[in-house]
This record gives sequence, C-alpha cells and structure tokens, in this order.
Amino acid sequence: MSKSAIVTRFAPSPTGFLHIGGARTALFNWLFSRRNQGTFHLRIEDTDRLRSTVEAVAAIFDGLSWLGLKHDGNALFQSRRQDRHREIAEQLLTNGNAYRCFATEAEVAGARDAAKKANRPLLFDSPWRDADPARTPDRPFVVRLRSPRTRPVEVTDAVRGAVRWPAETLDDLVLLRSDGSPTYMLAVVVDDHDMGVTHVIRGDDHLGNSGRQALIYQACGWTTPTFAHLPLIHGPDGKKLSKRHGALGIDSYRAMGYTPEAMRNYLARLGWSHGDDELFTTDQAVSWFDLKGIGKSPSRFDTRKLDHVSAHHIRSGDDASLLDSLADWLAANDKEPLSETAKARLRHGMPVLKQQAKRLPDLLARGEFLLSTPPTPDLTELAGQLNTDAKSLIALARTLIDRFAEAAWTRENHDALVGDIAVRADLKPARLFRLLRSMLAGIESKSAPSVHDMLSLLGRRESLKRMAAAVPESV
RNA sequence: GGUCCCUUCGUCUAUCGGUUAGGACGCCAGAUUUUCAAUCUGGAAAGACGGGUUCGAUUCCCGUAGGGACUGCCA
Repeated sequence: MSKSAIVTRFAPSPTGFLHIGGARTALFNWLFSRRNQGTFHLRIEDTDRLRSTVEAVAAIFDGLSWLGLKHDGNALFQSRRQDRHREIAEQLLTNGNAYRCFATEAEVAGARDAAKKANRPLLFDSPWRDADPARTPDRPFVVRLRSPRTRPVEVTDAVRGAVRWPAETLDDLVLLRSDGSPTYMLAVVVDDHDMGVTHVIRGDDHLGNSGRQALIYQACGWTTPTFAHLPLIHGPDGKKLSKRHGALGIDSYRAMGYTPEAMRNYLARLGWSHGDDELFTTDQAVSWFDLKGIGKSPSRFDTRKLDHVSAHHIRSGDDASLLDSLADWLAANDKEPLSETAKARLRHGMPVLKQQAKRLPDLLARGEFLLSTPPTPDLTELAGQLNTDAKSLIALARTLIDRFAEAAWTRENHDALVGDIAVRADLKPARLFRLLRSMLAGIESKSAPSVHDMLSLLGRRESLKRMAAAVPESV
C-alpha cells in the first residue's frame, strides 16, 4: 500500500432515507477512492438519538447497496465513540486549548441578540474564557474551544480554492455540552482523524463548518484533511431540493424504475464533468474521476435528462441483468414476481423491448403482448377507426392469414405480402399494418413494438393463432 | 443583520486571455413511418450588469445585482 493512500468517507445522518444529494456525495467519495485505489468508509452520524432510528439506518444501507457503493470495512456508528470524543475534549482542557464556560443559555442568547442589533457577527464572547479556573461556580458548564482571536482561519478547498474567515466571525465553539455529551463539530473531527480520512468530500452546506473544524484540528495538533465541498443539488426551480419537488430519496428513483447504473451516470454528471462525455459506464467514471472536474455552482435536478440517460443504459444493457433489474423493480414495488415462463418470454424479447424503454416498467409494457393473449379485437371498432367497414376488414384479415400461412416467416416476405395485398385492394399498406397490430396485440395496444418485431418474436405458429382468433367464425 | 460561496443557451456543462463560444437534455422543422417511441438530418437558443487590467477578455481584478449556504449546548 502506498504511503499516500487516499481515505474518503460518507457520513450521513439517518433521517429516514438516503437523500438524492447524499447519494451523490457518497458516489463522489466512492469514485474518488476507487480511482486512487483508496479506502471508502461509511460512518453513521447518529448522535441525535431522537431522530436516529434503526429504520433510518437501514434505509441508508439499502440505498447505498442498491446504488452499488460498497464501503470498505464495517460502518462506524458515531454514537459509540462518545468516550473517545470526551477524551479529546479533556486533553484540550488540560493543555489549555479549551475552557469551561459557565454562561447560561439565556446569557448566550442575550449576547447574540445584542450582536444582531448592533449588526455584528452573532458570536458569543464568553466571560469565562480568561477567568481564573480556581474561582469557578458550582453549576453546569460546557467545554468551549479557545479559538485564536488574532489571525483569520483559512482552509484550502479542492473545488473552491482558498477560503478564509475573519477571526472575529468565529466564536468559541462548544465541544462538550453541559450534560457532557460531545457535539457534532468535535465528533466529526475526532472521527475523521481517527479513521485516517485524507479527503473530506461533502455538501456545500458544510463549507462554513470546515473553518470551525480546522480550528479543532489545529488545537489537537492534527493535520487537516483536504476538503472538497460539492455544490448542492437544487430543484427544477433553483431552490433547495425539498419535499415539494417530489422525490428526495434514492429509494423513490428505484421505485420509479431507474437502474443503479443510470443513477450513477446521471448523478456523476450533475456537478462533475469530464469534457463533453455525457453517457458513460461506471468503470469509465472511475477511471476519469478527479476533484478538478467538480463544478462550483449548484445544479438543478432534471428528470428528463435522467430519462435520457436511463434509456441509454437500458438500451445498452445486458439482457440477463436487465431482467434481474426488472425483477428487483417488481419486488421494490411489492408487485407479483415474474413466473418462469414470463421470464423466458421477456428474456427472448429483450433485444427488441430494450430499444425503446426509458425506465424498467417500460420493458413490461412493451412486452405485455408476449405475456398474455390479447383480447379479441373488435373489428367493427377498428373499421370505424380506419374509415372502412367490418366486412371488408374481415376479408382482408382472411387474405392476410392465408398468404402469411403459406410463405416463409421472414420480414421480407411479410413486407412483400402486405404490399401486394394492399395494391390489389387499393389500400395503403399502413392500414394493413394497423389491422395486423390489432390482431397480434389487441386494438388498444399502444406500447407494443412494431408489427415486424411482434411477428418475429411471436413466431409463425403463435402469430397465425392470434390472427385466426381475431376473425369471427361466421360472417 | 453578519460571514462565506456561486453566476456561459430554458436545463446539465466544455472552455484553463485570442474559438464562427463546443457538446448533451429539452424544444422546433424535416426524413422515416404500423400507434407511442426510438433513430437520422437540420434549426433556434448563452457569457447577469458596470467598471478596470491587457494589443485582446467568457476567462484576471473590483463593484453592483441576483441566487445559495451557514450563522445552536442539530447534525
């Protein structure tokens, strides 16, 4: 293992599902570690016990595994590391980089209100920062970091460049709450350090945190990792993605019938680019990925482009795995699983079905004609649509059956036959195709493939059977 | 309010001082045509604004406007 081994991590809070933005963050971390033969860790930030549930944690595992983003080693639960976090806080207290603050919450709030009125940064300047440790009151306290007040804090971000904050805008952040529990700020830094994380790739909403966290790294004497803050994903209206935009969780996209491969492609291209490449495989993304390709501005989620990417991956997908994906989709939506014969038929038709599908369920809609015998078409109704009468339509159908029955079952023959019959009947071939379509897949079949494809997929025997069934016995 | 970040076609983006500003989605037109699609061809469509720097700015700097994030003893 090289000394410069890269370690990344994805550290979601379990809030109910794997957010689409979180999924992209995970993907970038995964891509970056794979690209560099590094390590990709998963850490569950479950220190907010009220909001963290086993279901929420399971949703994250499910989402990641469906997306194919496997983490190395075991997932780490932040809540189980509180002793370690406290230990660091104690050290900081001992070496003077932190202090006990006995200010009440009301005092802090009052100071902030005053700062706001005076148009100053909302920081709280604790009177206990320089108090005599011997003269401390006997009441609850928090442990605060003693931030340097003279120099600005600077962080170098791999996508943003140098970012700095004036010293007076950063207050002494709380490390340990008055009940002794560690705060998020402390926990993140300690965990990232202990896990050996070299690159913190996360959402833009953490950019401000990186300055504060840098202060903790400095106080601990640790080297800060490289930060890379990803611009957020917005809804189609440019506002932060929220419930009113519809699907937020990766599970929703799974339920809609997008494949993991397509989601990876679309998500990777949202906020990251490799020249003009739009459609690519995951292997390609891995070999191309770099932090330089990450954009700076937020991007909007566009489901129509997602559809296009999805269609491409279905079209170029492997028939057998497409069938597996379809089975997964059925299961994810609590639908009845495919029977063995249904599987065999869809598998047989897959080369055709996948040509025009945007999402997995389209495969099923296209292939419906293969799975069940269509209802007998009402030729009277069809005659109405074709602006002719039922009687001549039936005659045409019979001719079609007779001629098809005696010719070899090829597309060329079918074309020639239809052309010939059309000329004799003084009709446009299009009408005969409409008639054939109705006989093979039902009069309402809008989503079935072309007549030629159906003829070929169904074969001579089944096709002729359906055609015959469509014509009334006695007229 | 304060701090920080962002700004190229409607959308995702390329460009790393000199281009007819390129590609993709979507859109429009045409071809094809047995529905819906898919496919092929063509088309419309962008550097927020104002100042600098420079022989030359989309590109560098400043300002303005707009958008976003953060601003907790949440994560």
